[in-house]
Amino acid sequence: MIVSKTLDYAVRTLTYLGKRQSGKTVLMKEIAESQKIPLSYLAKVMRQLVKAGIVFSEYGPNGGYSLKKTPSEITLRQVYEAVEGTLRMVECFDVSGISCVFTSCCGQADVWQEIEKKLLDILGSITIQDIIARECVYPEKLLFTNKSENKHANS
Amino acid sequence: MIVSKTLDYAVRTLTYLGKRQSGKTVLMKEIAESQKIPLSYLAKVMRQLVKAGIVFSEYGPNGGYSLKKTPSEITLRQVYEAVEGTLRMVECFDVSGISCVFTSCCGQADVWQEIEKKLLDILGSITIQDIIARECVYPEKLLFTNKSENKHANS
DNA sequence: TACATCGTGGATATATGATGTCCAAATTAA
DNA sequence: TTAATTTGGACATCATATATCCACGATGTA
Repeated sequence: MIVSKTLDYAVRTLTYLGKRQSGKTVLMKEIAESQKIPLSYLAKVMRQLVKAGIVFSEYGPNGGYSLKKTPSEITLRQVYEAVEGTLRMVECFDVSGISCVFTSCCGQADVWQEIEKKLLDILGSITIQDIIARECVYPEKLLFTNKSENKHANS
Repeated sequence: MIVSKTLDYAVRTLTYLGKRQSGKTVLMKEIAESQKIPLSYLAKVMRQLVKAGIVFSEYGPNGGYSLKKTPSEITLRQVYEAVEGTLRMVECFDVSGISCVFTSCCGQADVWQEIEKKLLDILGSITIQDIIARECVYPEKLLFTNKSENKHANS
């Protein structure tokens, strides 16, 4: 039940793009360097965000990425689903349907499904704008005074 | 953000013990067979539940396990923490303290911490008794009519 | 057209943690 | 003492998250 590095990368990227909201595209390289994300891995994450319709991408010189929606229209739930797929706390709710010996008489199933629903509602109620609003005003300045490694998210 | 097999095993074991609540201990072997849990793995899970003070164990002949609390006193949060440790959605809140380049100016940290708190509250509000109450009355009968494999929880 | 720029897609490696196994030691009843 | 049972730890295995690489596709510019 933890936030993967991938999700952390996605959220930070969207936050970064959100603050740049000037219509111009941003290079993947710039995102990777500013957010300390391995470039070749970020490429994969960006593809997922593009496919999910959250960011816009453009090929060639002057290409790059920009948000396709406003920061307040992008919820954590959308971001989660873009990079991790549908949130499913237990396997017995997956597309294959009932798949457990105990499902026909399982007291856990409903309980986890309700928790899952509540969690989805929470994730759906928080937007990238909310996160931007919580960031401090002079990120660059503070960033340069902190020399520690990037160990933000869990694996 | 999924329920591990270990957690599933723990919950099902506690549910099973809860329904047997007659003061008598239950053999690990019986739990393992009835719940389709690998015996040698269950041994590990039981140790964690004992250590957490949720179940009582007794050595030797006529030994086995029984609940140390009533089913309504055991919350999912307690069970989660017994087998998975403290729930922590992002690493930057762990005992090592601030450990991320962005922490000093991170908009995500507070957000995830709030979500974590809400999730803990939800887990703390659900008890083993709630799960027992949702199980059907004749589990054995239904169990034998279902020949599929046990694929209940995620990995 | 030719070329440089930059994202796309897929194959593949690596690391980490969850899951599972095994065996000897500790404890207790009879 | 002997058998039954849990305990503890070392070890093996497997799945998945994370990361890397390279050739290809698309686009702007000359």
